[in-house]
Amino acid sequence: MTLNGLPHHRGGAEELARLLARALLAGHWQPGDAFPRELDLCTHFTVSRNQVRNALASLTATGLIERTAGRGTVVRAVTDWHLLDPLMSEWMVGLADPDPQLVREIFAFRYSAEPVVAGLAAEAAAAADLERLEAAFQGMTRTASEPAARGLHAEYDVAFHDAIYLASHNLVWRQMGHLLRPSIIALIESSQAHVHQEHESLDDSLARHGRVLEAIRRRDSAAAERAAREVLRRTAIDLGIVDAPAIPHPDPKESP
Amino acid sequence: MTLNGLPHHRGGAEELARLLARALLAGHWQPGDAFPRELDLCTHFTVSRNQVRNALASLTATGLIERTAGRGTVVRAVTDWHLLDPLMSEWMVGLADPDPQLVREIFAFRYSAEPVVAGLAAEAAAAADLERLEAAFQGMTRTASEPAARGLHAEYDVAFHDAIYLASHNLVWRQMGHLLRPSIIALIESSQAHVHQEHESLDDSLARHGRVLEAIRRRDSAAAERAAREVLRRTAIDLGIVDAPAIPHPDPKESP
DNA sequence: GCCTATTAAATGTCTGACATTTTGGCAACC
DNA sequence: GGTTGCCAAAATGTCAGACATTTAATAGGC
Repeated sequence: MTLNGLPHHRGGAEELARLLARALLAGHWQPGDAFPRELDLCTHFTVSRNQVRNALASLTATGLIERTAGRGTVVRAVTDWHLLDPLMSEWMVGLADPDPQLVREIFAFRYSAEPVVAGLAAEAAAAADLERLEAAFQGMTRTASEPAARGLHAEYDVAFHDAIYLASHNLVWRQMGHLLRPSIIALIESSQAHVHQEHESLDDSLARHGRVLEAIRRRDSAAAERAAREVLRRTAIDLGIVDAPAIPHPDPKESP
Repeated sequence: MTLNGLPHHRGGAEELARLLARALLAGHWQPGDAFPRELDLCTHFTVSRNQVRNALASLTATGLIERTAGRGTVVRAVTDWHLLDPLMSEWMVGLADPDPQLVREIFAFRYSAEPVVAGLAAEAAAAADLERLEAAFQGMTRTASEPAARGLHAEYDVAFHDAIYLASHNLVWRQMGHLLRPSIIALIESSQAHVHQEHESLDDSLARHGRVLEAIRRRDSAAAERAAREVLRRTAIDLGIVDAPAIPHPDPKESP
């Protein structure tokens, strides 16, 4: 691919990096393809070589491209991407059409991880964590009835999941919560768009969130784990990806 | 802290970054402290400002420091570190005396995550994955009897855990496996040092690894989960951190 | 006493030249 | 003819110096 399709920008290496990264994430180049040379980028975007080099350094750090002196810049395969790099999640927010396979992979990860985190939260949650969870849940409840407050509802939803990761009181899981934030937002918005949000689906989702909160408050680790799994299963249903191969079947223990 | 204690280096911004990062990881500065200025670093290490800026850019990307024009560079708190950044794990290998609290946090994470991954592996493992696991396990078995092959034994041990993450067939968990590699190595070596590796402990550890492999081969997800938890519990015992508050009690379902 | 202009000090940016690495071609040699 | 060696082109990497911008402290005027 050439640079012809890419929009211009206001300035700053960060924004240039974001621009190029999103083009790469959208699959505009194939793995192994040659990436434009520094000077071409300079002329196309009318920025200094400095800015270009800084931007490309970010792309290199996240494993999106590989640069070697004399040979040039080539784009790397998905398996080489550093999906857990904060820059990467930043670049993913509001991505128009992310690779559906990638979305499934990330959701499958969440599906396996978040129940465990909810279990940890049930064991480690302090008063402040419970307050945060409660506030988010009450916000979701308040905004559930009014269709006008859909955006606000989504925010409370994200806050709820974030609060679960925070309540685990583990440094690594907290990081993970941060990183998953964009994916969670995207999934919520996407599920809001797919299903037409009849009361049925929304009430069900709300109830499932409530059972997670309840279990954590009771400090019932196993119940929190099950309840969190149920929340994600609801999301999977709304997205219509519940049968995707990347997602393990819901609960093997219930049907041996 | 000043720069007086830091050793010199052969050259290259990467190595400079590694040097400074390890000093930061070892806690030579307190959060909020001022970090040396660019020009001071230039004179002390006799490198160009370019190299220094590149090195500091890496430290900024991993959340170790924060830089603002005019104000200077300050070191950030542990909670701001990007523990899941590949650079970070690279810098952690062979760290002399890592913060014990940090070690506990990472181990607690592994303790909650790895059983789930083993469960996924039981569901998703292909022939090649089983071969990898088998090869690693047989290597561990072969090298278990000879005390001279301790280093080799550790390598096979790491390969075994790596193979579990690979067998999950999930992009994110695979990344995680890569990132945890240094921590796993450190833990294995540390546990080898702590306990004097009587036959008893080693045989027990080997047997527990074997049960994981067995369960994955049987495609028994629940059993793999339990077995992986047992492996980690053995490690925790050998390290003497089994009673640390950051580690959840082994299996809440067994004592409700 | 408060507000403002100045200054100093730090990081950020630009530019041009040069260094290094890789690749490919061309020519000489066996 | 095939191999080797060398040179040139093209790409990224590095350097040095000047300059811009931001921030905080400080001195001065009212």
